[in-house]
Amino acid sequence: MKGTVTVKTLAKELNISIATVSKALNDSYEISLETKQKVWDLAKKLKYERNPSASNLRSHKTKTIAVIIPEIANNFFSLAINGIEEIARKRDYHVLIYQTHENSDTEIAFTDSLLSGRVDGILISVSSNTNNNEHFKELVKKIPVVFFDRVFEDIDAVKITTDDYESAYNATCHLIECGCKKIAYLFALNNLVTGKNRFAGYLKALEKYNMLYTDEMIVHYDKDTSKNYENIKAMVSNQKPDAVIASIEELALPCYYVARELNLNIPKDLKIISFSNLNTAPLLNPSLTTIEQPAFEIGKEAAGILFKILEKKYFEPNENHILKSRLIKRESTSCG
Amino acid sequence: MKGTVTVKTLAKELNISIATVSKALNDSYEISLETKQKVWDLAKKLKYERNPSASNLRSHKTKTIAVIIPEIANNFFSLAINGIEEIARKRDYHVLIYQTHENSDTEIAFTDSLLSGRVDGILISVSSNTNNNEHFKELVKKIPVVFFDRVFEDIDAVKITTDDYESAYNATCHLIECGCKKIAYLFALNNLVTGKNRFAGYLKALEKYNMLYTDEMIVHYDKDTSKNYENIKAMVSNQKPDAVIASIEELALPCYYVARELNLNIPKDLKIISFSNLNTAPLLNPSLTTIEQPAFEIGKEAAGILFKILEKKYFEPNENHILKSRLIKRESTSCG
DNA sequence: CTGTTAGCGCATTCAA
DNA sequence: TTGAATGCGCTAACAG
Repeated sequence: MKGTVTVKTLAKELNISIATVSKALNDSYEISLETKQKVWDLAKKLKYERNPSASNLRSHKTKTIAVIIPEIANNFFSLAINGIEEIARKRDYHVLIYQTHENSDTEIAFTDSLLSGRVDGILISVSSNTNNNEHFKELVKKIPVVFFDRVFEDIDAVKITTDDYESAYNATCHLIECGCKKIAYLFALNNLVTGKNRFAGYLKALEKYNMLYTDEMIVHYDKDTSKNYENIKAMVSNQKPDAVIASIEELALPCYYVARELNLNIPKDLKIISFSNLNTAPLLNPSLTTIEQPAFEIGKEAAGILFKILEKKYFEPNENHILKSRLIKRESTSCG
Repeated sequence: MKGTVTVKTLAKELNISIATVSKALNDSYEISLETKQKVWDLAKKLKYERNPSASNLRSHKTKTIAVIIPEIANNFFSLAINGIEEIARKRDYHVLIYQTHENSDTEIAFTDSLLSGRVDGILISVSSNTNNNEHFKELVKKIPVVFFDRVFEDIDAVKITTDDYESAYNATCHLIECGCKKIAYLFALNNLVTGKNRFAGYLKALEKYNMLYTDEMIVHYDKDTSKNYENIKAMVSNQKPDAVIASIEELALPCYYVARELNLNIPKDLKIISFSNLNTAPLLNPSLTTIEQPAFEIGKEAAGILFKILEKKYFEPNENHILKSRLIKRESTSCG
């Protein structure tokens, strides 16, 4: 690696010691401004770049965080990463990305590999197939972690989530107030707080209005996409709901197709409201009302708090930050 | 950092030398299977994780690549990252993400910072505002780089692109064969090969059919979103085209709104074809035909080639790999 | 096959 | 305010 400019190069050139150069580069109070300036100037001139590995090895600070998410090619997560990256950049931090594809073994492999000091902290949105949180309980003891969106209830770490309960409740109320008599529910993420809360909000609204409710009105998410279609079709055919709430977008789509195939007019015969995070909302079929999470803001919030923790400026380990989502009513769904 | 298990820990425990442990962990041929097994077993038992900084410092291999893209929250790029991450994972590589937000200064800052040995290689899709490629010419001399999607013509590096020329040509021919007489063009990415090729394909098709063409039928992309809307509106009002080709999706949307505002029926009065990469295609207004790039495959291809280069198994430095995109005709646009 | 030795580049004592 | 010395954890020569 000859030709590489290191602290040694700078020191030799300026006839000062390596230690002085190192301190000057780190803007230490021990060094005179004059010396610092000389070092900075030369560093710039020679395009010196601090070797991160050496620096990390010595200081145990990597200036890197990891983001573990189920999927990147998903509008919610890509927006969240956008927010995370933006905050990280401001602090000159680097961002590593890992996608689990909803596989909890992969998730465990990632977190294990991150224990070796590759990163200073981790942001995680857990895989929906992870039903064992023991692993995370160990993890949070060893390295700063902030959970976002997909979180576990009983883990001793900061969590950033959305108002799932309230938004599901509001959406359901909205439908009822529009005159809907039978509102079905497409259930997903059932082992995550998110999924549970959404369902609870839906139930609460039905309860408030004394609405009909049977288990037959619920369709549970299946990993096998074609089964979702079949299950929804069966439910809609048999139960004939006049509205549906989809707890994730992947269930809204087959529902939409089912309605088409059964010649149901949307939204006249069947209103669909879906939790969603498309940035293509304006292009969506206007009959689909969506509940949009503030993905970008969640990313920023999560990263912001992680950095506070890293800087030892955060003192409420267990706090749960809940951001508000928005009910986007598209023209032909507004019932007014 | 007491309690951290290092090669030293393992060596002491097994009463062998540090070097032997290190070699065993790296599965060196110099070490007997018996010794290796002992080391591996203990490593597993003690949950030893190699310190990446120390390893990098010594070996100059980071097992990390960087991806520099304009924007993450964009379906094309998020799909591409998906492909990249998938390939990287297979090789136990880590992936750093940087988004330039189309700012070429940011882009330069990123590439500079990556010269310090933080990564083994870089995948770049350049910012559309970068009109100076000198910087990249220097970069590719210092570190393996593969360009994808947004590339420069005259850089000595592998490039992965799509068949922009052909797909624009085909799309335009399709419109002409449908009976369109006046096809406008919404021009973007004009200082990138991608943008140039798309436009060239469009022109070629017009030429082939001896179609009308004037500069007034072209609208150029403006960073100011509201101006795009105004410009498209002016063009459509004055020129009254019966079809429009949008070279990027961000121009298809305002065009769609303009058509609406001018009470033009889509696709009867105005057909719109857009280069696009939404995974929500099925939900799109069915009047919008799209030309979809194989984003995921591009990511995989780019990463695959970068790894070949890193493994010294790639010998065609300048090669340009062109993947095929698909013209997706939605029901109400098919002119048959 | 195994061990000894010597750094990779940097940050941190401590002494001057 | 500066510098000499030490070692972070690991790998690579080289010798045994």
